[in-house]
Amino acid sequence: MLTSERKAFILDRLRRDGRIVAKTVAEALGLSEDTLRRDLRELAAEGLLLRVHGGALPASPAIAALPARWSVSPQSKMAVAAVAARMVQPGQVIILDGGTTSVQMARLLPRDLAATVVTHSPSIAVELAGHERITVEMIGGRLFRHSMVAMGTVAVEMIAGIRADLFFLGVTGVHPDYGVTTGDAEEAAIKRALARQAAETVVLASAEKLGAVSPFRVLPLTEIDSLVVEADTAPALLAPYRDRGITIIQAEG
Amino acid sequence: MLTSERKAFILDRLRRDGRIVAKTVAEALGLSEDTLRRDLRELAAEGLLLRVHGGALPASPAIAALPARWSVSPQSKMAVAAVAARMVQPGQVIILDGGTTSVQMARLLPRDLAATVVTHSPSIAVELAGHERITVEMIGGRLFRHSMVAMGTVAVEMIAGIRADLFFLGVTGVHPDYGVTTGDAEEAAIKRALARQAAETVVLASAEKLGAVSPFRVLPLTEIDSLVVEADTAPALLAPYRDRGITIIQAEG
DNA sequence: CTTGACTCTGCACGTTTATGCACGTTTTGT
DNA sequence: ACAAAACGTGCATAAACGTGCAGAGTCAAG
Repeated sequence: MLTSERKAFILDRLRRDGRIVAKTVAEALGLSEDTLRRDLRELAAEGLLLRVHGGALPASPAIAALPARWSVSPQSKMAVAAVAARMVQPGQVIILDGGTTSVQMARLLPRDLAATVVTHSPSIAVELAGHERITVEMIGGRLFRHSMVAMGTVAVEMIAGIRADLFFLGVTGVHPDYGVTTGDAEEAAIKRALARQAAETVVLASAEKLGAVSPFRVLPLTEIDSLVVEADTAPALLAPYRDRGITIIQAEG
Repeated sequence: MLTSERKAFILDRLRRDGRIVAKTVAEALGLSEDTLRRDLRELAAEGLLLRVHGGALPASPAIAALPARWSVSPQSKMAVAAVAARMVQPGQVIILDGGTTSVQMARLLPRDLAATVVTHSPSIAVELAGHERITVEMIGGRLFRHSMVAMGTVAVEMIAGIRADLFFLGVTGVHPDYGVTTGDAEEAAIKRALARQAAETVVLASAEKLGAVSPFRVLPLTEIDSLVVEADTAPALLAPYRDRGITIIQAEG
């Protein structure tokens, strides 16, 4: 049995039973408890479950719903998300876009932050359930499965009635000439609509996105105010954005 | 039972009963009172409950962590959810209410079912991410933390534009005279609004809800079409509903 | 085919955590 | 004031844990 198969099995079992007992599952799979514990530790590190003494419990379902893409570069996204989370001031109204980085960011918002979060991503809404002092405004509409966000006319209408201080935008490409881009036209339009309603737009740019271009443009760079990047991003990669007057916010090493 | 599960159980019980008697719970869980007292002490240290002589009381009126309720006993509500999930026909438009039973039901919908699900619960939306052939319509609005559903005027407006075949309603009380009830007035209103838009209303009634009454009425029994209950529900408990012409759907043992 | 780098797994070890019992103290109710 | 219940603490035991290490397997370069 492959390691990844095993991990899938663990997650599946966790969903079915609502819990994992390390010893039991190790027996069921004919493996040593050591290996299983290792798996649990790794899955927990990816945020896919909650490690507890004796086994594991479900993490928030929000994260589990976006499993595949997590493998990309968790630590990079985590660092970017952490910095972005610290940018939010008490009392502000912020818009959170969909995507794994944003979900992570929601999770990393200070526990006692009093603010309003507008989002079209149910994953983020679920993630914020634990933040007692955050008011969550959910934008409705038809759910776009790929990125788990509400879209369509209904969503756009609802967005039009909002004014926010900050918009944290997640994209798949950030390029000096082509601006920020994403893989779906409708999604690009929604992101654009969200950006229009915020005083400031902040792009969450984990490592692999810099210099990348996707089919549909969300915004030109002129519409971007800040760019959050990792600590070890090459200065040369950042220069073009800085030259265009975009504030670069870098996670410290 | 895992330690953290046990703590979740304690908090759940505390929320349900409004208090914890150390001795009683220790017996119920088959543990020494020492262990239980230790748990109570620790939970109190975390500020999750108020330790008093003989047991514990809620720390603040509204410590309601929905995720905690999950780990407690997924099995009990599972049966009701499973039966309800099988009621959905291909091509139908259904409305799913919030609550743990509904989330479980969403999860148990057939993998290959092609249907449309309307919901005001982000948890359910997230849960349905894996169901490729289900179209999810998310209802927006301000998130009501306790039960993780969108509420408010925006939600009501959006609901008004929907027509569905079935509405699966989750409540906290089902009573022959008082009808179906829940703990929050606004929530009751939203549920009522949802019921108005569906041709048929189905109540998900796990065991402990039958005969219970909560402060706010959602609907009188005359507005209810079906009632889904567990396999081992006493026939005497069901008779009043059957007499009123409500279809009883019982999970098989 | 061989070698070396790498990954995965299980084992051994010392450490941490959870639990129940014993005992003395505090609180409660009468 | 007194007895009973509830409590906290210290302690012993067992389970769960993390780490370092070694053997087996995989893969690519030589």
